[in-house]
Amino acid sequence: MAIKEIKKKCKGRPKCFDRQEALEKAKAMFCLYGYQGTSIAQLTDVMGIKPPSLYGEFGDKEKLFIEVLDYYYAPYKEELRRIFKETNSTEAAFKAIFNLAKSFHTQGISVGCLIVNSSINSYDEDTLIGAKLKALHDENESTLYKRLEQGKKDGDVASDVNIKRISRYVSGILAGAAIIARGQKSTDAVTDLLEQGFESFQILIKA
Amino acid sequence: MAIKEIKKKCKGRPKCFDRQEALEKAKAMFCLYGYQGTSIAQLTDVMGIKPPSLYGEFGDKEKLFIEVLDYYYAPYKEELRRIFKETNSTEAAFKAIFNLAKSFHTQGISVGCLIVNSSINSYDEDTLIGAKLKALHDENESTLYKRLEQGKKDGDVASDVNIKRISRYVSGILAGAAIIARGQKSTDAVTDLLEQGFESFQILIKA
DNA sequence: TGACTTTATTAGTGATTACTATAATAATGA
DNA sequence: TCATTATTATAGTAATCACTAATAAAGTCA
Repeated sequence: MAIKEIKKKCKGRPKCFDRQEALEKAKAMFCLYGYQGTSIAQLTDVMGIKPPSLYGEFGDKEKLFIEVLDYYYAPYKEELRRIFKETNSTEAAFKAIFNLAKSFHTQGISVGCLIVNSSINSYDEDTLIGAKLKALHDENESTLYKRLEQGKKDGDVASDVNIKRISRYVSGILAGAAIIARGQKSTDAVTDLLEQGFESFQILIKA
Repeated sequence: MAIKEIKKKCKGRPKCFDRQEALEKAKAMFCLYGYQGTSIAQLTDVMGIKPPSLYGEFGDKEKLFIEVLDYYYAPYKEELRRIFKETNSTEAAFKAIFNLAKSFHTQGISVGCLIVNSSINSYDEDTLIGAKLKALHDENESTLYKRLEQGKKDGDVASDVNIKRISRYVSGILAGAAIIARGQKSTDAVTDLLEQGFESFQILIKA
């Protein structure tokens, strides 16, 4: 609020669009059609702004996409934090995580996961987008790993369990769920994968 | 040979390119850059033919891609057949399948799986490509299912196991492995996922 | 009011897209 | 040799791509 009032004091013509709303629209388009598959014309149409406004605000298509990636990941990250705070066992935490991944399919039209989708096309780490995607993936896997580490301390993950391997395993299943959600329209296929995944997770952390 | 000699008897200027070699080149390009990311100009360059030859032989870009998808899937399908013939237990068969999926990463440059990659972008079943992708996915999952069905008859899969669920589970892990292979350059990440996947598979078919 | 600053709009840029009309080329068959 | 047929290469098409120069509009401040 205070920021908005400061912004109002600025000179020059005021903006006709809301930055976050614009990001939200862009996110929806990129989720549906991907980075390559979404044109600037489509974006400006949906965002309700003209190309010069888009370029003035976000730089170029690539920079906009990177902003959208962060904007997309933020709520998921927040949800992970909430899960870790509100659960009191490794099993319960990961049950919630596997459950959260069901949303890859059930959020209206099935778009899977923007980060997984994008990693198919922009897999080159040398590009800005590729580096960002790798960073987000690594952050996610690292979050899983740390929770498993905590589980070892707490004693609900067996001491001889290879938690690096388990975190990669969970990360892989979540990615698979995103793919299935996107490619196959069946809710059951995603649910089966995730529930079976959690079931084996339960076994694996006890061995 | 006989066909080639019949072809030689045809009137008109003979072709300057080999159809299968052209498909091989096209496959490599689509694997690297995807359907949208590969232009006709790139294709004709690599295939060593001019646009009119490409269109004359394959129809258009979409039809070429669908041919490439079949061409891509064929050896994998053949390999599955070989695995089923040369193994004498469900466990051994799926061990070989999980092992086969390691090739998503190790085939020189890491391209993952063309079918998985494509299902991200052409996920609409109403399109020719979307329908083909769904058909290939379904065929693959069905193949896994049938082998598990056989396992129940043979007795090395417990009778109360939900084999539909297991086939979806395996299918999802394989898709995840393809994603990780494509997105992350680490061989270990793919290996860990697949070996942990097989390990839990062993447990699941016995319960 | 009028200078200043910022954003919006109009109308484009050259490059690239998938695809093709035309015509030259190279084989066969009479 | 000459018509026929199939494939080739040349040289394009209109449409779309990401992006922008020039200008109009809308605010603040003196």
